[in-house]
Amino acid sequence: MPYDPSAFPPFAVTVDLVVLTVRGHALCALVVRRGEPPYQGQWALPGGFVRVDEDLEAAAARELTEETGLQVQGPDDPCAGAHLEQLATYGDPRRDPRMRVVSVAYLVLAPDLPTPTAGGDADSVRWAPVDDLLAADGGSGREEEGPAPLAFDHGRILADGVERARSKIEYSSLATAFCPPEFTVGELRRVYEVVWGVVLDPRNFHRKVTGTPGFLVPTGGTTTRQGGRPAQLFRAGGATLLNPPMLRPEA
Amino acid sequence: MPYDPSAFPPFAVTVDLVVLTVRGHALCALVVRRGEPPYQGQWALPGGFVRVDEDLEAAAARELTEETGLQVQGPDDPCAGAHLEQLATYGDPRRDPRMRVVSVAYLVLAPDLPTPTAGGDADSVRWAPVDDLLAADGGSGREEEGPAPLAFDHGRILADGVERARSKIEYSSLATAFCPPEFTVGELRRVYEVVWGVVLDPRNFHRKVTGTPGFLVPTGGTTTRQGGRPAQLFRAGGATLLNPPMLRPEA
DNA sequence: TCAATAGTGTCTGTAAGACATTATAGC
DNA sequence: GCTATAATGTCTTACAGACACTATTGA
Repeated sequence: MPYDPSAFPPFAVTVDLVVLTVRGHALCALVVRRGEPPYQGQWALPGGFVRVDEDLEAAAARELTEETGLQVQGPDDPCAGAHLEQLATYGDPRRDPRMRVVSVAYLVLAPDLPTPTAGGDADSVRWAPVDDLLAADGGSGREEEGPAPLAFDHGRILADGVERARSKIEYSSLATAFCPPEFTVGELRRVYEVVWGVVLDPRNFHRKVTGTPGFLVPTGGTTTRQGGRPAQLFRAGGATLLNPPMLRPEA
Repeated sequence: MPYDPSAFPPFAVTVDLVVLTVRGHALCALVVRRGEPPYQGQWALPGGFVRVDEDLEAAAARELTEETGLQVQGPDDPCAGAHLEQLATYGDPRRDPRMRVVSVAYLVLAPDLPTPTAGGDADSVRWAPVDDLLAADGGSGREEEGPAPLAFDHGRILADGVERARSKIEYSSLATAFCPPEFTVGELRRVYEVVWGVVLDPRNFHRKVTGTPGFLVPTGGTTTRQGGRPAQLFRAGGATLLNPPMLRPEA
């Protein structure tokens, strides 16, 4: 059996990052402009090679910090930092024209942030609405003036990441990962509305999330940053699985 | 940037299979005995190297057929064959003592079958209850006469696969993948009971599954193979997502 | 006859969805 | 005053869970 290092084919292993955030009224993903062939000049997901003695998740966290300055959420402090989880692995032999590359994709959920700095190169990194990015991939037959699709198979990876996020906020408290450490019920509702692309009843939503044990913990403070009557501030509770779940309205 | 083939470290890429079935009153996984070091003589998940020009999923399907004779479910004929889906990827630098191996794990759900033949070697492959396999891993401090844990990090991979199966039959019709092409409501209920380790009310279960559109399609036939009154035979309907979902009773 | 499983019906509590009302800020 | 958002309450309907009952086989 082939355990001689020269007996098996050479693979390159990379990590790709689907970094999502809620900005304004759109779910946005972080994309970087490719500076070299192939797909030179096109947008792609951030990512890079896994190092020899590096765990896959450590590689993803390192690339995230290198390209965005974001820190990954530690086990001690669940308030600060971004959520990171493995998404899926993509290994089609022809996904990279140069060689055999197996890419482990990670999903990152982050609060809205100032524009990221890609190691000082501000022109080569941006937040883009996922609807725009996916329309370029899915739209059959190149409409006029449509945005260019993402490089490699990154359009599919992004679509998988968005679908994961959409379904996971149903039965887990992950939606709070899109919010700042302290947030209001209205801000959390806007996260659900933007990620799902629906409009939710504010009254039923409030009753539901405040009635789910362990989801939200009141901090005692209030804010008027949304205008109107001051709203209570909350932080994420310890619960990770929501019971009962938030149910996404069907189309 | 390092796209020179000699510039990145050499990785081996393998697939590992978590093959689950329901046998009698236990959820069982397929394990093979290792014939060589490391972990010689211990049980491990089936798997092997990905070939140079082979897609990851194709490698998983090939290993499945080679080690069990099982065919993967094709898109044309959803009745026969096993369900195959990607589970997760494991790449800790020290998970294999010989070299850096990144393993893409796949989850296979299969109906109960005659004992598999591992390329003719019947002594080196068997179905084992997952509770036994996981007790060996989780049980702290080596009890007397406890079964040996699985090789490598296969105990954790198996645990992840079992948890995926347990949660996925809640909101999808995947439980039918554990059943033969034609099955009764009672047989499907036993699948849920064994996978979840609970007892379900037969009357509520019957009302629920027959009332979920697209889940079950009556074939017109009946069977008395379970004893008692003849039961209607069904096959899996086209629905993949169950709405409303089956809810797992909480502990 | 009994024992087994299949299938249907009824009741109750919980919760989701629709919608009214009051509360508290800035203007 | 008006308008914005926050927060609580009421009503109806749907469904999960509990349990009673009938149906059809084999021993």
